[in-house]
Amino acid sequence: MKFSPRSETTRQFIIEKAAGIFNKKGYAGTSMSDLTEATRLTKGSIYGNFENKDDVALAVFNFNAARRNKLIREKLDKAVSSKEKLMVFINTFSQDEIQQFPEGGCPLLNAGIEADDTHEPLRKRVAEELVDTQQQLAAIVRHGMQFNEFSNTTDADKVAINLVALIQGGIFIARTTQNAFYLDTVLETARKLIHEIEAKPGN
Amino acid sequence: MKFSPRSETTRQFIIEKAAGIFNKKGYAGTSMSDLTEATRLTKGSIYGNFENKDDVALAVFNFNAARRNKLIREKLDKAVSSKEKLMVFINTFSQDEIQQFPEGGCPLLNAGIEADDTHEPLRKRVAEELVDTQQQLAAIVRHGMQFNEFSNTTDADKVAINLVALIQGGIFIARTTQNAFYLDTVLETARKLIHEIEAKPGN
DNA sequence: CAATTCATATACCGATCGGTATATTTGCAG
DNA sequence: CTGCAAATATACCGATCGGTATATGAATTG
Repeated sequence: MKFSPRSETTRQFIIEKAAGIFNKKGYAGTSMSDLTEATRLTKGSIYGNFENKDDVALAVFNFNAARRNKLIREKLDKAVSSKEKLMVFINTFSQDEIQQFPEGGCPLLNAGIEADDTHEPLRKRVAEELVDTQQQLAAIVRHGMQFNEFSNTTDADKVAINLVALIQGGIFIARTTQNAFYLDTVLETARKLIHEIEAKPGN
Repeated sequence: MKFSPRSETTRQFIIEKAAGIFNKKGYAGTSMSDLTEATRLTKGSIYGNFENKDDVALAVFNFNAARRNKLIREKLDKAVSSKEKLMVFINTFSQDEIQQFPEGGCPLLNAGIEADDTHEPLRKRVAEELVDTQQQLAAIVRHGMQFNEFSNTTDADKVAINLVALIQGGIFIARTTQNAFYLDTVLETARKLIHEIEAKPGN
């Protein structure tokens, strides 16, 4: 027999309270007691709305990823040109905006690193989000190539991969060293990378 | 009263057996029973050689980091020019060489991401290793600038930071997606980054 | 109001957690 | 071979783990 949550609103409430906890302490490091404390609910209530700990973890990751996607999408929608869109994407990770992420840093990075050897379903979900992000960026680059914003010799996928790697690597270093300078440096390089693929006038 | 291990060789034996386990399953995800299974020793023996779980985790990280450093240093020593040294560093993370890392991927990445919100002593140790790597690379760049291998307008620290971020980000994406192509792409970009700072002849 | 449904709280389960006091074994010195 | 020291094994601790059966309370319906 399959599981169905007693209350969708309570389920959502738990997810929101658990979002920062899982992102900070990780899957193995978070206990169901952590969640009862944070929600002021009891185990009975939580297990009435989730099948098990795995179910909570997946739901929380989906919530965190959706929040990240919404944040990015809203900013992208405001930008007009392809170059602007890429710049706006990069700025999403700058000091004054990354705070809108759930506590504990980028959920893709946190969940991916923990899950890659321990939690195959979560690993696959994170991989989906990573690939999706890369493809979104590549699509923006290709769109810019069509409209002669970017050089027609640009490898859109390669640029997108480099952007994602640079930023994730920068987040990792900045968080681990607790020094934002590393992230700033990397974001600046990412911006330069965009400048370099701009179509030169007169070509 | 302070702790001292009963047998330094047994302590080392435990560290070696635990190296891959901690790197794969993380600190919170690894239990002392995992270690008794892997070593075929008992808890009594392990706790005779380590103060507590934290002590094991720190020692294991130091072991993994030392192994990584030795691997890198040996390759760097064989290279002559500064450019060669940077290329050799990058190649350390290529498909056919990264397997010499402990199972589970880069220990700096794994330990750093888990520790940044949960384990301050470990976080600090990882930060030390990250900064050290960055500074080693920056020193190589500066050395190359002195000998006119690299343009004298190069920002050595910036180049080093970008290299580390690119590579760590690439490792993250490749491992989470289980697709080595992402790492290959990023390493190629890293190589191009080195080419671009080469001193142009006739300057 | 009573009956029923739905959701949360209580109380508990066996298993495993990190850790320790002590018994046993091993290896070496005399 | 004996005696001692060093190191490992045994047996156990209280606490916490993820999880569940059931009791209690709050709405909703007739």
